[in-house]
Amino acid sequence: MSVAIKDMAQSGAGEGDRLIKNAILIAGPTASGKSALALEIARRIGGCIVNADSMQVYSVLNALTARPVAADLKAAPHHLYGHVAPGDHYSAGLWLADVARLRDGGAFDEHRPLFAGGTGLYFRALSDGLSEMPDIRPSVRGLWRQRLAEEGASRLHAVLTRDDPRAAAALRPSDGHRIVRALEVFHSSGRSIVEWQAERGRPLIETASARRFVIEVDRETLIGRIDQRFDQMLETGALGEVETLMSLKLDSDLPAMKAIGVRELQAAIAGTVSFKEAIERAKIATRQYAKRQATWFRHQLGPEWRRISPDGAGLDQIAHIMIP
RNA sequence: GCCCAGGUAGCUCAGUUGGUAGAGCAGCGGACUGAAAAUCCGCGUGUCGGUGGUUCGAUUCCGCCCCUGGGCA
Repeated sequence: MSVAIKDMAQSGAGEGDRLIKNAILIAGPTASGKSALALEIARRIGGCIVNADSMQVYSVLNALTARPVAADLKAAPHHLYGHVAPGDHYSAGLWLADVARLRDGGAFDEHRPLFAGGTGLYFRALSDGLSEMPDIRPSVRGLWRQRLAEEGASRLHAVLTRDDPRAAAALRPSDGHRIVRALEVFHSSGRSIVEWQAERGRPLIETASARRFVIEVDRETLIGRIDQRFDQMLETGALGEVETLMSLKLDSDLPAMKAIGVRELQAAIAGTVSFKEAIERAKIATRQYAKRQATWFRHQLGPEWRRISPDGAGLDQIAHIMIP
């Protein structure tokens, strides 16, 4: 996490920065087939694919995050896949900075960008920008996270009520993550996160020329696909990836360690639960995640996002409907 | 065939000294500005296995039947 990257994250699309034109955004819940669709369209229009998924950025997690395979990578240029070490702390801000860097490097001049992924916040950051935020020193961040672990969310909420009542009023006393975020912003800048957020960020894409799609798959179908895909992950080496992570002895608080399946398979490897049980738990966790995604897309994405329901149509047909 | 223990929410189970029942998990709905595969909030009617009986009243007590474990033959 270098200073230069941080600065770019803060400035978002800065003064002379160009907006990304003709971007295609494809959001969808996990296992909805968005990657395959993006690849089909990229092939057709000579585009490149940019990852918009918070977990597919981490190396090691190839099978476990269903990252594009070698043949896919050969079919079209792919960006921001597996470029972060699992011991690093990635974030929406860093992702936005990475996208800006791709743009500045000319990655989108030859190839029209297709952003594909399941992380709603990343799509929002791309479309609306993120508010400028202060740099948080690791020591400050570490302090509040530690206090959260030791004292619990409601105690920290009381601290926030004292330090930054406006932020506290907007947060539930149980929402530890957001409370810590508000505290670290306040203690790094002396200014309320509410004030920082009031200044809206600038988008990175040109919204007028962008095309945005959300894939909606009916629940039954999606559950079937999730189960099938997790079995596939196991067949393609998910277990070995978890063993690799374990050998790195990383902090279990790191984002990469929170990828669905890591905790579950770890428990099975350790012998705490059976593999059968672990696999079932991971599938359930994936379904629950897909549900959260669907809720997010349903309510957070506006009418500029076109809803696409595959309904048994072939990739080819859907791609044609989307980009004639 | 006999004896014992069970049969209560999708699952695992608690409970009602007789006044028609509640937890965990699952599921469903929701929130969401740098950890977002994160974090957080809300939602509990189910012939209490069936059928007769006792009772003002039975899921609870009694009889019979069915089912599932375990034991003895």
